[in-house]
Amino acid sequence: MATFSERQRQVKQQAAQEAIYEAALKVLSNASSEGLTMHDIAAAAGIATGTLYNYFKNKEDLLYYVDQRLHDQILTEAIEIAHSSIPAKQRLSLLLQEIFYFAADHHVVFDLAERSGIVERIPIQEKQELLDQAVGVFQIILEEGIQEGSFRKINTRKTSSILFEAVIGILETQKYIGNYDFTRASDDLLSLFYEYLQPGPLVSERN
Amino acid sequence: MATFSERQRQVKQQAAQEAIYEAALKVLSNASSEGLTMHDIAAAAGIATGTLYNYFKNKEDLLYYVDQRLHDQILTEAIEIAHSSIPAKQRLSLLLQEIFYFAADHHVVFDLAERSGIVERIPIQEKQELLDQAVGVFQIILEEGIQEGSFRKINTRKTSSILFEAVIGILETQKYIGNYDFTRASDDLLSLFYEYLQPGPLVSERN
Amino acid sequence: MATFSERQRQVKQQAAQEAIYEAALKVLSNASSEGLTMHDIAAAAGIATGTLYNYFKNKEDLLYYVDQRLHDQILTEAIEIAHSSIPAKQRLSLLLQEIFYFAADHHVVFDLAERSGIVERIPIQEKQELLDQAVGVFQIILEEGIQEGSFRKINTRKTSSILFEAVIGILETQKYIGNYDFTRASDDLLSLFYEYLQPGPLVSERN
Amino acid sequence: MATFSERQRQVKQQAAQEAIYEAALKVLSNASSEGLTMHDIAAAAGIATGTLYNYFKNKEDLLYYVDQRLHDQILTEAIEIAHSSIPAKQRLSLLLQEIFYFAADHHVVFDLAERSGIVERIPIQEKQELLDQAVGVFQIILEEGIQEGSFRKINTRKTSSILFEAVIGILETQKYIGNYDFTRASDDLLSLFYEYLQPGPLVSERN
DNA sequence: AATGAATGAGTATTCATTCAT
DNA sequence: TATGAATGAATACTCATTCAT
Repeated sequence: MATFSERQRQVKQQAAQEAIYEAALKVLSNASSEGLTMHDIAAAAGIATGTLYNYFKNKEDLLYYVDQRLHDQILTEAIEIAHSSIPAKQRLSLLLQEIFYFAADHHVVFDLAERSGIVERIPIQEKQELLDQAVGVFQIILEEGIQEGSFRKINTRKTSSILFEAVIGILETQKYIGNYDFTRASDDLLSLFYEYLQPGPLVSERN
Repeated sequence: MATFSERQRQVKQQAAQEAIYEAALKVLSNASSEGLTMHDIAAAAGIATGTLYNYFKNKEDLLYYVDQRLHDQILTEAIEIAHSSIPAKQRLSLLLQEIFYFAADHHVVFDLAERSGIVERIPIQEKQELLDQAVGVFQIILEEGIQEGSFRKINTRKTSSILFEAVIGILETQKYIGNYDFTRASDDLLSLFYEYLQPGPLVSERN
Repeated sequence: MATFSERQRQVKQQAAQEAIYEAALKVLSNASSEGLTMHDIAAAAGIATGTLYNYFKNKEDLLYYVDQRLHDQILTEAIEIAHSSIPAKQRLSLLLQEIFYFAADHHVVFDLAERSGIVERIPIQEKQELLDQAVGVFQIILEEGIQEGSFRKINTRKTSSILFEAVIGILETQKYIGNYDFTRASDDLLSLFYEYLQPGPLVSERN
Repeated sequence: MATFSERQRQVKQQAAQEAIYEAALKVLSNASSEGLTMHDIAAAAGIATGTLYNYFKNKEDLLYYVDQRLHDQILTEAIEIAHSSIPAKQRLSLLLQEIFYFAADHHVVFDLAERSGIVERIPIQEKQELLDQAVGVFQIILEEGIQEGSFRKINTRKTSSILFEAVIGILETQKYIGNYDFTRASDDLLSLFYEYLQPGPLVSERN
């Protein structure tokens, strides 16, 4: 008997959390580095401040949830691309595009944890796993590219790590500058790695 | 006549600023992302809160100064390495070592500006110039490596950019994890780029 | 439907502002020229400091409101007297009594703006208008007194100005002394002006 | 023996106090209602902050001194005018001119005590005496005017009080407005009192 | 469950006063 | 005596969190 209303409750709960998540993202996008107040989030979600506390124990929990959701979202999209059935080179290009688009929309995604001070509350394992998954996405593409014959046989763990870190570095530097047009950086990154990954001897290019 | 006491004053001024700088670094290292209060900085420097304001107009100015000093310090050391007369490969290795050591000591170095909210007050030109200088350090080494014959002729602008961004990405990910042992990431980065840069045809390696 | 709760809210809002207004007056009366702190006002109103900011954007706004309310209150009472249907001489006497009673209760009324430093934020027009209204109250009485035949035909603009300024001067000097018994000063003022205003030739009196 | 150096000390003391007085006036003229800091006064006097405390026990004492000096200055000038040998009407006019000029130069003169919070420390007797002296200046002129035959025989105590209070009121209202051109108010005041004081029957004038 | 007013701890900054040089 | 750096109490304002309705 209780099951039905229980489910109803859960559905409502999730709907509310979803709305709060969207609201938080909206506020995070507008606000510069300051001003992520509970009041603003509530207002953006169209609810009262106190209501937030029916869905999240405190601000930290809320931000943790937002952080998770953001990571889930980008990871899900990335994994989808990684498993799509297009040639590896194009898949790599598509993946970067996706990441950079996402970052342009949600500047905050890659440092919300740090900026909001919740980074220390997340268990290391969880953080490590997140990174592993992210690197894994690149690794899948590299491995399939090798199988396809599009890439030569390199150490995919190492290469995907560096690739991932270069992506993070690009995001950081562009964020520092305040410029979210990643075109050039993305092109540079791809061309360097295509060159590195191409089968056959390397041909020196001009500056 | 006034010159002497004037100098004395300046010396004291600089000594005090130095002490405050050190104190701010200490606090920044310990404190989680919260707690970078003027009170804490003053306490760490062993002075009263009000005294801070004899040396810095306000908190923003103080943090800006710390940010500048950090960048100056690491850049100066990097440039010195870049211009040293050792083989390019070793120079690159040394440079990474230096950067990672520095980051291990001063976790905050590459995102103080953002975390403290002063990033928007720094003129874009200044930020761009800083990045250009940082990339330039790598570029110098790459160019001299090519002249030496240690590296093949690659596009040094592009390559140094990616190298720099990978370094930033490594710093970010390790900071996220809370691990400041950069050994493995550094080795991976170097081995990939050595391979990429080595003259002659690439030889595929095993995973 | 929303109208009801909306009204309720407004009523509460006004009640709170009223309470804060009273508290501010209380503090202003007790406190020496120092100590007009938000904390004190809140304490006097029996609320927390932060609550003040639910009703007034900042200290300046609060004091501006108090200033306005005081002026409104005394002006309203003064205008009422000015329009009452008693003989002009008695009306004048009553008006002075009212003003001096009010000042005895609210020492601060005529220089809150200055003491609190908000005087510069009030537009000159507004200040000029306030003075004009105040002088106008006297002028009405003088004019009707002339029509009644109680006063001779003098320049009412000039006379009401001087009358008003003498009142202000009395308030200031008594406040300076710290004595809020205005009886004698009021009597002196009235007797001088009655003499000045009386129809027919002046008769010299003894010292 | 000690007498000489003792005198020297006193002379120096007075010179320093004089310089500080001038400096305080300078600062008070510039500064709006806020910002009368010991540091600013010291700077304006060309000495160090700490040096102020060799001449005044604390800020309150310093302001008290400034207040006294200002009153002395204007009173001295007023008394001089009161005793000058020109016709009473002209003397009265000259006195007002002097007071208003002085006020235009030193806006602060008539409310420094209140604004600075020292008003409560001044003994009532002292304050009463100051007022009596001020009123006395007017009274002298009125009495001599009567003797001269320029004024009719009015109650000089009462009349000089009201005259004085009207002057204070004019100073207050003009200060409130922020306008230090007292010409019109002064003319109005004089014409009203000349009319009041003139021997012979009053003649009604037009508005 | 939802509301939003109330709370009060926390923070940057100012400035009178002191005191070692 | 003069200096001016150091002190630290004081104060306006913010915002996460609570709780009566």
